[in-house]
Amino acid sequence: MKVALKDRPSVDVQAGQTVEAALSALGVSMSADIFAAKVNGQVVDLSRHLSEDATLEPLRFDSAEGRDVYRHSSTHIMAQAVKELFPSAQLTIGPALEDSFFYDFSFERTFTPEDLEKIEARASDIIKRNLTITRREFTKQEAIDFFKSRGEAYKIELIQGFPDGEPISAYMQGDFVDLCRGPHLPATGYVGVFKLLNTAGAYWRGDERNPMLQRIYGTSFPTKAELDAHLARLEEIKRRDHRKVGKELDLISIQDEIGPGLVLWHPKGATIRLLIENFWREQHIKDGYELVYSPHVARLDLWKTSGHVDYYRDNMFAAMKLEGSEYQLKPMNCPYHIMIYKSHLRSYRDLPIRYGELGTVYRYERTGVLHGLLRVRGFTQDDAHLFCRPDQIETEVSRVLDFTFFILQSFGFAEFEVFLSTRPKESVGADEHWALATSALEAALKSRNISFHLDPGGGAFYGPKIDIKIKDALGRSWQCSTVQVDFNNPERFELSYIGEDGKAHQPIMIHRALMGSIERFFGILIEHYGGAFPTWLAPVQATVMSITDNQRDYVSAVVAQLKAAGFRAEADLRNEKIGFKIREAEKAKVPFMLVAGDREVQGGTVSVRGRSGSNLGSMTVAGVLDLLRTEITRPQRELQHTH
RNA sequence: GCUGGCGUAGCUCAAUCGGCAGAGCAGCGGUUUUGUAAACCGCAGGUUGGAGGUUCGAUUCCUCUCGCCAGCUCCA
Repeated sequence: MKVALKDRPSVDVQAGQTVEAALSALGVSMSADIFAAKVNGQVVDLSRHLSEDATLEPLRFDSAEGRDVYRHSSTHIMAQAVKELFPSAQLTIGPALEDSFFYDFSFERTFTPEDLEKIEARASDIIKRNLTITRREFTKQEAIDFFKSRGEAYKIELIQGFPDGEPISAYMQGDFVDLCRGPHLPATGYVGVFKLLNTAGAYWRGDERNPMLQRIYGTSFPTKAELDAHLARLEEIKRRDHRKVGKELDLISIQDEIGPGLVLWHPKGATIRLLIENFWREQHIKDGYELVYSPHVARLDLWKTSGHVDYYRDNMFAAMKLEGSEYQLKPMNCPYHIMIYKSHLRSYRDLPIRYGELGTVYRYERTGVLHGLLRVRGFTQDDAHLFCRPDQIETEVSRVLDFTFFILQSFGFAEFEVFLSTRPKESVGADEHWALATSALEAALKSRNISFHLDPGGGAFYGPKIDIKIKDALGRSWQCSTVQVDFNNPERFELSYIGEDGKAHQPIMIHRALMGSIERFFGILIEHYGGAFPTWLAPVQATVMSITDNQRDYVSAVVAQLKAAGFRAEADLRNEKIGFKIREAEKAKVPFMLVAGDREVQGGTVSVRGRSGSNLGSMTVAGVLDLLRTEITRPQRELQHTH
């Protein structure tokens, strides 16, 4: 039997050897940092016996697959600790997550913080015991009998859902056994440091009709330093939380008296929003969009025609009755844009038509899902609807992609993940429509050399879509942008244009949002920058501060000059020490602090201090204006289409 | 909506077993005229989220309700 490492010559070993032995034979030194392997692309235990030629790849904590094995064994250790301490707890499922893991238990009472301490201590003890982890295979009936004897009802339910005739595996360490596909670490001692994070309720199999289980989250790392780095990152996420920063910087508030999920934009938040919106409008007009406005309510009939009453009612505010007819607060903008399209006869020469609107919509979201600015009940979409001929889809989508990346990059996002979602089970429309639209989306992605993931069946019920996720400064992904092809609404509203042949044809609609919702995007921006907005977005770009009352007139004059040049500047003339004024400006994340004492008045300069302490020396007001002008043009904010 | 936790001054947080609601910051008044992240003194600030109950007495215990937080489900 031949085994080999990737891209390396193969070596002969005896059939039936373990993966571990094969790796040793290949000259891999089997230290404790190697704890699993990939065999012909499949992740397996080191103790797995090889029966055919194989390409091997040792797995360590440095790969996503390796971490997955490591965390999976960690959650088994946690489950063992729970079972040892609370034998009546029932096992359910416990997967690894990206940098943590959880296990769901069914237990007669809730776990207390004291319980968690005990569980954590017991888990560390299990790690110390260094129990060998072994795999065992059962037939389906054996597995059912086995878990029945251990009283694990949820496991039996899981097994009963598995296909007949295939072996079912379980992993054991000491007295603990869990139904599990694996693979796992060779022994519990391979886990370095182990920490429980928090608990939460979770439905059995994620279905809210099922009983609520108790989920315990934890994480594990090879070393304490790595755990500490991870915990520091969690702290940083907390520090940047937009709800906290939004309050500290006096940007927004959400108040009981007004209602959950309804946002008040305070002057500083509103300043940033205005800058975002102005930029958005300017760029849309440049890129061939026409901007429109639409009302916040419409007759319910409109929403019946659009299908929202049938497909979206759960997310809509209740309709209101007025003069005998019903009106609906808008959950989306599309029907209005459609009605603008329909307001007169269209020629094929008019297409594509691009209507854009910063349209405020209201959606009923269940109380439990509301979350700061990221999930609200009233929000403004940066919406647009493109009406085009079938042969224009690809070009239009390509243009939208260019435009989207350009807008997102302008706000400082550099990394993206793109998903192409295809026809879901429940959907409307002819197959050839779906095929045409899907291939147009794919062609557009390929024409821009954009690598993407396929999300089969993830499309909207009316058409396929491209979703773009942005990565923020902390490496978290957020979905904002979406581009969706729609042939359902043109049909529902009987849209048409007159073609070259003089006959009526149906246009295709493309829905797209770039930031998604201004509220949500703003929340993400706050966290991305930790409140320290780039100069072009900062609500106050410079604070000019006096050392004593002597410089009052001078400072006021400098502020006036900055304002006249179009910058957002404020004076701090208070009777306070300069250290105090600097501290306040730092806390407010003002990009530039301009200090003027008698020396600066003499020389007609200001002493320039950058945010977070950098000393930029003395400058004339003209010098400061140059500096600010340079600052606000970064990053480059001009779009160039690549075709 | 569901499970669990939490609501005390504008903000961040105290208050032993049910026994007179308190501190720092912010605010206001004064003193200080100050050189790169917090000067000093004083004053004021509360129906303890709301309603009901138990009790001589409730921030504290109970019921209901509103909201927030961690998740689940859902999603821009």
